[in-house]
Parts: sequence; structure tokens; C-alpha cells
Amino acid sequence: MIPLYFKIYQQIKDDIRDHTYPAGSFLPSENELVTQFQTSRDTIRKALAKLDEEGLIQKQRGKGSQVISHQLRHFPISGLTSFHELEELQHFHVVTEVPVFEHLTVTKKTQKTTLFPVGTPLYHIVRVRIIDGIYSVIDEDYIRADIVPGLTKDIAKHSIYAYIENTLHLSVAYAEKTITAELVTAMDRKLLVGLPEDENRLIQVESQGHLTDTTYFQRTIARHRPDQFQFNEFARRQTT
Amino acid sequence: MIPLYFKIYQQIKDDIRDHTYPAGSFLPSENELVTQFQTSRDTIRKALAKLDEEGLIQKQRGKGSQVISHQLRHFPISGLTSFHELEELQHFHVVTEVPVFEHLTVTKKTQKTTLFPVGTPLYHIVRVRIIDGIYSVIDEDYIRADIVPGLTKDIAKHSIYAYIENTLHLSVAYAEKTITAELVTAMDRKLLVGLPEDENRLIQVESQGHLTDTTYFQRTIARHRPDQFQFNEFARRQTT
DNA sequence: GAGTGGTCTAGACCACACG
DNA sequence: GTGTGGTCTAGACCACTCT
Repeated sequence: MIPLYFKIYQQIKDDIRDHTYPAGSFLPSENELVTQFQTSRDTIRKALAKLDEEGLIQKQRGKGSQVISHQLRHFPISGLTSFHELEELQHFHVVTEVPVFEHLTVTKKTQKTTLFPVGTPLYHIVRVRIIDGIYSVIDEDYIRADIVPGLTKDIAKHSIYAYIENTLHLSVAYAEKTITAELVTAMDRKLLVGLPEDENRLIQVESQGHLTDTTYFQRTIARHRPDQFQFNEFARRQTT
Repeated sequence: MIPLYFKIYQQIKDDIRDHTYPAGSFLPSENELVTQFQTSRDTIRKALAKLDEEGLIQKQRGKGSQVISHQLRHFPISGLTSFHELEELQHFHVVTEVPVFEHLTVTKKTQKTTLFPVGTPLYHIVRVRIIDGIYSVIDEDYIRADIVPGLTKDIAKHSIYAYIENTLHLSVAYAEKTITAELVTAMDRKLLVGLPEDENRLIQVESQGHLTDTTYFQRTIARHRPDQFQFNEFARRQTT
């Protein structure tokens, strides 16, 4: 069941995207929307809150809700977006190679690289993303095999997230991400065919994924070719 | 006037920080909090929503609100945090040099680098941040002089944000940020004393700042020494 | 003064987890 | 079944903007 406020949110979002509400214009007032959608003001406000959070509108007390005009058409790496979703959204041609696909159990030695406790059964998967012909990213995953069973190389080639959410019906709740610039290793150079000689670092996005019950189940280390990397964020300073 | 829900949010946040509610434990239920704080459920829910948004708790329908245990103690570059605030929070020793401080008016030539329309009066400020003795970041700012008048080199040395918000009482609403890895220029090498020869890129965080009335007033280009750069983010997948 | 968004209340019903 | 969080309602008052 989709909540009413969410439907209203989607409708207004569509209306912004197709310029029914052009950039810079004001949405109808909350009271007008109440009569338009025949609902309560709180429901309208929830819908507007989502639009505000995503950076689609700017609310101004005493004035109204203004549609924000964005300079950059968002390349949505922000949030938690998988490559598969990216491909569909942006019409890039992505080829995925899977050079490593193995089971392992965490030992004292591998504890530090996986950040899982000793004894945890894991999938260890390395994927290389070739975007429009350029070897762009190395994705290294450590995924708890007791929580995400039945993974195959074929699933890894398509979308692990789709498998987790649609097939296993697990809900990914949140992830902690860290972006750094790390030195290129010999292995990196082997996997990222065509990486220029003078590039000495890759941009690393490390991500620790958790389920709704806060279980830590996945660690991903994505290493991007620096000239192919871009990360966008919409950041609010305060709640007005 | 501070809203009630905000005070409750702060109090619970404090209780989480000082382990009154330890990591992994559950907060009192919403109904219990209602009687504790003698308020309505909606007000409690607003407070909890803020905690959820920031990644301090995970709400679980039918179960309760669980305190998230974080692996990384956040280095709060996420959001819109200035260097001055960072310094206070983290006890780093930051020295700021201001090699460039000038007025200029946007011309056809400088339109592309500033992203402001021709004729806009701007401050152009370049600052170098020396963190614990290491030349770490070059901050280049373009700020609308008609909106932020009276800037001085001295203010730039301390905190431009504090001046904008506390002295001019302007409210910064949001910023669009883009992180990329850019090639080192001769100027970069001159300003970032001690940058290793073999580093060919700096991590660039470009940010376009807007006021609550959506006015675009500031462009900042921060270029970080790659081995000194870290960006953390808490990302939610869905709203549970 | 009229209209806007921001806060707060009191109550209702629903979907879900757990024993 | 009981308790939890999720949604929705109808109304109130306040703070702010604009004319």
C-alpha cells in the first residue's frame, strides 16, 4: 500500500520534472493543495517535506514553496544507488566482468580487511565495470553468506541489490560511506585496463551496508578511475 | 524561539552521545516518550524523525527505535560544515593563509569560471589551509559582493560563514556539491607547499551556495591534497 | 490585514512484530 | 492479543511576508 502523501509527492515531483511547475515558480499554497487533493494539511506537508529534503523545492515562511532551479542535472550517485539502476537512468552502456567470486570464512587475518567478526561466512566478489568501453571501476564486495544466501556469479553480473531486495525481500536500511583517494596497487593496474601510467591514485568509496534491524551485512569497496569519477550531493544547511 | 520537538531531539541526542541510551539499545516507545515529555505523539515523532535522518536511530515498525552503533566516529565534512566549525569540533590546529583577496566584476571571459552572470560584482578569495603543519587544501571562493558586502581579508582568515550568518543575518539554505579528481596546476603546486612530486591530481569539492530565497551567491572550489582528503556520508536507502 | 508556512494537539485506524 | 511505529484527520495558534 502506497501512502497518500507519497503519491502526492510523486505527482508534484512529476509536475516539476515536466515543467508544469517551472523552475523558480511557486507551488500552490499548502491550503490550496489541501483542497486540490482533498486531504489534510499534514499529509500535504509530508509530501512537501520530501520534496524539500531532495532539493526540489525551497520552503519560505510567509511566501510559499519555490521550485529550485538546478544547475547540474543530477547524476544520482548520491544516496544509495546501484550501478544497475544508474545504467537504466542514464543510458550508459555498462559491461561487468567478475574476476573473483568465492566463499570464505573470516579469519584473524582477514578480519581487518572485511570488518566482519572471525568465523563469519562471506561471499567475496570482485567486479570490474566497463562504462562505454572504459574500464572505470573495481567493485570489491564482502557479503554475509548466512544473510544473503544463493548468490551466483550471474547475479553478481546483473544486480546484487535487486537480488537482495526483490528476491530475498530483505530491506537495506542505510550505509556509512567514506570517500578517500588511495594508492593504485598492482592488482588495480591489472584489472583497470588502460589506466594511464601517471595516475597513482584511485578514488575509493567504501560503504558499509546495514539492514533495517541494523545488521551489518555488506562491505563494498569501489575504486574509481580518477578521471571517470564524479559524486554529487545536495546539502541543506538548516531547516529554515 | 526553539521548537519543542527540537529540544526533545537535542535531549535524546545528548542521551545517545553520553550512552544513557547505549548503541544497540531501544529508545522508550513513542507513547512512553509522550508521557515523559508531556506532549503529543506528533511532536515526539518529529524529534525521532530528525534522529533517524541523521543516522542516530533506526526505526522499526512493530519493534521500536534502535540506537545505531557507528563504526566511524563521524568526521563531519558531510552536510555544509565550514573549516572553522571543523576546527572547534575536532581540535585540529588550522592556519589559514589568504594569498588572493580581490574585487572583480564578471566579464564574458570569467563567466565560465565563476558561473555568475556578466556584470555581477564579486569577491575573489583564495585561502590555503594548513592543518597540523601540512598544506592540505586550497579554497577558492567567488562571493557576490552586493549580497555579502564588507568582507575583509581578516574575516576570510577566520570564518566567512560566521560573518554571513551572524553578522549579516543571511540564511544559507542549501548547496549543490560535486566531488571530482582534477589535475594539479602549476598554481596548485605553488600554493600547496610540500605536495609530493608524483601526485598528479587533487580532490576537488565544488560547491554552489544558495540563500533561502534561492539566490545563488557563492561558488567555492576546494582542492584537497589527496592523502589528506576524507569525506563521510550517512546514506539511507528508503524510508522503512 | 490577509495569506503563507511552522508548530502543536488529540484522536483514529492501520500494518507489523512478538509471544 | 498487545504493543509498536506509520498514516491521516481537523483544528488551533504562531511567526513571517507583502501590500
